[in-house]
Amino acid sequence: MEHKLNIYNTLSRKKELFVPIHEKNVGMYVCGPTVYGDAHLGHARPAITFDLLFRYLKHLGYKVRYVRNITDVGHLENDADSGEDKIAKKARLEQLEPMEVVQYYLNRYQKTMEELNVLPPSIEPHASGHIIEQIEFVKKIKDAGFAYESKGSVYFDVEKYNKEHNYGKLSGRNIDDLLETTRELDGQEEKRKSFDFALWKKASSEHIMKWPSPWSEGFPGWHLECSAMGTKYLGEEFDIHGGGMDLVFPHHECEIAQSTAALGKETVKYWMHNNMITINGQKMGKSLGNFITLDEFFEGTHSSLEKAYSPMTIRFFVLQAQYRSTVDFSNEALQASEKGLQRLLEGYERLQKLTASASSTVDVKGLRERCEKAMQDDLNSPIAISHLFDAVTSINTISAGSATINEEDLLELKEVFSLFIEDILGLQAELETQNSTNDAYKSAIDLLLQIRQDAKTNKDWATSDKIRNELAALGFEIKDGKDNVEWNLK
RNA sequence: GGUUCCUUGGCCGAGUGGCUAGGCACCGGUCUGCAAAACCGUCUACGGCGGUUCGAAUCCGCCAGGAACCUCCA
Repeated sequence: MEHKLNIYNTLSRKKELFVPIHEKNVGMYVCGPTVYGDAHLGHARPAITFDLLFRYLKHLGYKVRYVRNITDVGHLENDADSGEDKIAKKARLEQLEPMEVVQYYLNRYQKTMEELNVLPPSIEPHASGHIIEQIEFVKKIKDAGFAYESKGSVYFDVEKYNKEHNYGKLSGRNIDDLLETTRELDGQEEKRKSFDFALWKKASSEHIMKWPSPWSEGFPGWHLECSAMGTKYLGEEFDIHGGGMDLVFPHHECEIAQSTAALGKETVKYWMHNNMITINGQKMGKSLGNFITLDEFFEGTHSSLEKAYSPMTIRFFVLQAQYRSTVDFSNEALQASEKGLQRLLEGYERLQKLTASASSTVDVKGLRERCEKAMQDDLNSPIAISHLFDAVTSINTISAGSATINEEDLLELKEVFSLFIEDILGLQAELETQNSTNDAYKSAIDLLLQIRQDAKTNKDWATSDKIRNELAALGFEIKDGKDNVEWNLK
């Protein structure tokens, strides 16, 4: 596979050339959502970032198995009185079966992802469907001597692990600091050290979601699902593990410890983390209560929103920043993205209508290469987009008649645009329903515009302006070109 | 308190030693019957103070401000 894709590896803290373990296949695991609420803007970041990677790897010719889990069990809540998990708590509040809550929010999540044009992963495994695998994983860690049982629960022995391996290698922490900074948690007294983490928790009698195990009737620990499902579907060694930066510690650090303890080797080659989306400079998050759900963006129904923003605007907004930078939400920034996206997509549309000339006065050569280079530099989508904008200017110039393009260049430009805008960046014009009603409606508008054109020819400005203004009032945008008219419904 | 990171023009956002992206907004011009759209142009920044260097937004130090993680979190 001939390419120079470099990705930033959190493990080494530098960009590394991507060399897959197997020549033609890539295994990629990304931490998915905990389905106990609607997805917010923050959830769009990893989904879009790793969708971009998924698409780009496929473009490079790899066969990619992309696993994104659904967390539907096992995440303890710190403020819950008895270590109740989030799904169970939500279920009790809404008088629903836990699985009903999961299904409800999962359906909504998947619909939202589809709207954002995020490709479905190859496998979306549920934590609750892999309890057996998780129990087996605990057994392996225990057999290797890195876990101990205490009152029906099983904990990971961090101190022992750290003697043979490096606990903290991903997050840059050291075990002594952790001793001083780890907070009080439920069941602390059962653990040997405060930084030990649960692999299996014994459930209290009122706990709803629990399963039998050799140690107790209980539920798997915080970090186990990803280790168990990742290795089940991608093997004991796989290429890429992604997620939000807020998962580096403890989640991913613990995953590394678990997998290394159980399997005796490094499981993941490249760790990738997207940065946070902020609102007023602070992380948008569930616990802070400062989140805006994606549906609220699409509908414009949140009080912080001046208007609705389409899924493609959100996608473009996310892609206009490199994934390792924070992105601050603001209406101003979103509106800038909205207009920028419009410019890009209109350029793409105009490109389809261009006619070739004998020679080119625009420079098309190198565009593909520049875009590829940007993507290969740790998925620098903002740079790739900036190159496409440069090309849009050329397209508009040709469209206005003050530049020309030859057959060969036109073909190349069309190919590059289709490849980057649609296949790689996953941007697409808002879906137009293709049916006879739609065709008839379009013809009717064209007819009106033809009448307006005739009026203009006769210098009947009253009639031509009336048509333009009335259409504008209905939400149509009319753009006069040199010898054609474009229109769209806003 | 510990660890890590950030600070770019009106706004967003790239850029890791010289060639100073891109988008949005603003202003001026071209085009247009007038607009809109499009095109051209203007404005041209790197938190502060030192240092390294022929040369720093880019490297080093200090200071200021902010963030993430240390608890579930994308």
